[in-house]
Amino acid sequence: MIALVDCNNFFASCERVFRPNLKSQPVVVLSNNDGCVIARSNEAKALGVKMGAPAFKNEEFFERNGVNVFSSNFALYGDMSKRVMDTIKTEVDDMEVYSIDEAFLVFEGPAAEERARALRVKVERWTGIPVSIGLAPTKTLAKIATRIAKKMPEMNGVFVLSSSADMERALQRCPVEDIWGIGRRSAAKLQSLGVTNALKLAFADSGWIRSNLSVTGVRLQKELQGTVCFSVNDITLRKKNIRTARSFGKEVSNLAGLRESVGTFAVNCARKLRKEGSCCSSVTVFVNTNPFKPQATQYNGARTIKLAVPTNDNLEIVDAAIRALREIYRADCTYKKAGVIVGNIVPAEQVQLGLFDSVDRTKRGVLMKSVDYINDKMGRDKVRLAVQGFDRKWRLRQERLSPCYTTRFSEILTVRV
DNA sequence: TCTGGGGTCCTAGGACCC
DNA sequence: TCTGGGGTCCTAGGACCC
Repeated sequence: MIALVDCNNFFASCERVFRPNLKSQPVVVLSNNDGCVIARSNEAKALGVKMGAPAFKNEEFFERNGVNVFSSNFALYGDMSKRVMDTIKTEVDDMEVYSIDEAFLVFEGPAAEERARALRVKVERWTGIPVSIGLAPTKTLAKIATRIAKKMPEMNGVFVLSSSADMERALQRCPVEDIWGIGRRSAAKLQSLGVTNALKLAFADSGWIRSNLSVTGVRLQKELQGTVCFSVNDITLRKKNIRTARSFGKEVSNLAGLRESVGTFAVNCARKLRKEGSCCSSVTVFVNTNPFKPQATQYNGARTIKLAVPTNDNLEIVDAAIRALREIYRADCTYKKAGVIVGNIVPAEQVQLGLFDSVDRTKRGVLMKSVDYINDKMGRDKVRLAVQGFDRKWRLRQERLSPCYTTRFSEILTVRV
């Protein structure tokens, strides 16, 4: 059986672990810039708070209904995720960390349900995070089982999908748009054909599926029928792209401001590359104006620079990013968002050297190691390039940020007795 | 005033090779 | 009338996920 462990309302639950007084209170977590709602506790869902709801349109509603609002604190969520995954790892051999709040596991043998129930209790006791677990023969079915585990409180957070009668009932009750891998577009196509639930999709004409939803759709259909097409992959694959992008707290109109932010994003990408032991050979920069101001000039610029020798060096990646930025910058716009994407990633130990390369890569490697060492100890960007600047007018708005309880000594929890 | 960030996979079409 | 057959690689765009 394949089990899917899914943390309940993950970001909201993380905030609650260190604020037990918020248990059974409505909690929401906002995106960067305190923009829109990205996580809701059950109580907040019950109040009708929608996923993606803009915060500024709901201030009054939050106030009136006693909703506890948090800015997103990814340092906290990342660390809590690691704790949850580490706890799961103590109980299983085959495990795929699928996202920040989900993991697929392989459960062999007859006692799968008991093991899942025990695991659920252990994760909550060790980390404070409540999880739901769904078990089924394939990943796609395990996703459906997990939904049921969450929806039906009498299941106590674990649901097993194995008998064909259960399977048929579950698929029939699963609307087609809720299937893992069916998005808005495919759902509309399927509905127009009368395929409204997962059971109908499982028995739909496979020729039609192939030509309208491509092989992805065919695999999905097989998975719904119980044939494994997506196996549990316990090795973490090297990332193919790494991106750092932000909407600005305040719009930026001049090149100098954009240079600071793009420079900082590029350094961030380089740091992530080094952490993965990777190098990139392309650097893409993009800038966007504010799409919510249709009366203002709209412009989305992007440019990719190819590098002769793959690198993870701050100086080289920033240099390429700034070059790309200069090419796409338009003085007649004000910008709301910018980002850097590094691609064509290769393992650092397999870099093909260039014939005309003038960079002393050994020396630069030592320099980056020192920069990382100092910044890990003293704080992000303590040692930085001049182009990154110091005033950061473009920085995020985070007015309701919780402490980094688990990753910063100065913000560790204080308990009064 | 105010609307997130970071990924993956698939396909069609163009360009090119022998 | 009629103009081969079999490949690879790259890119942009679409769709989807959390």
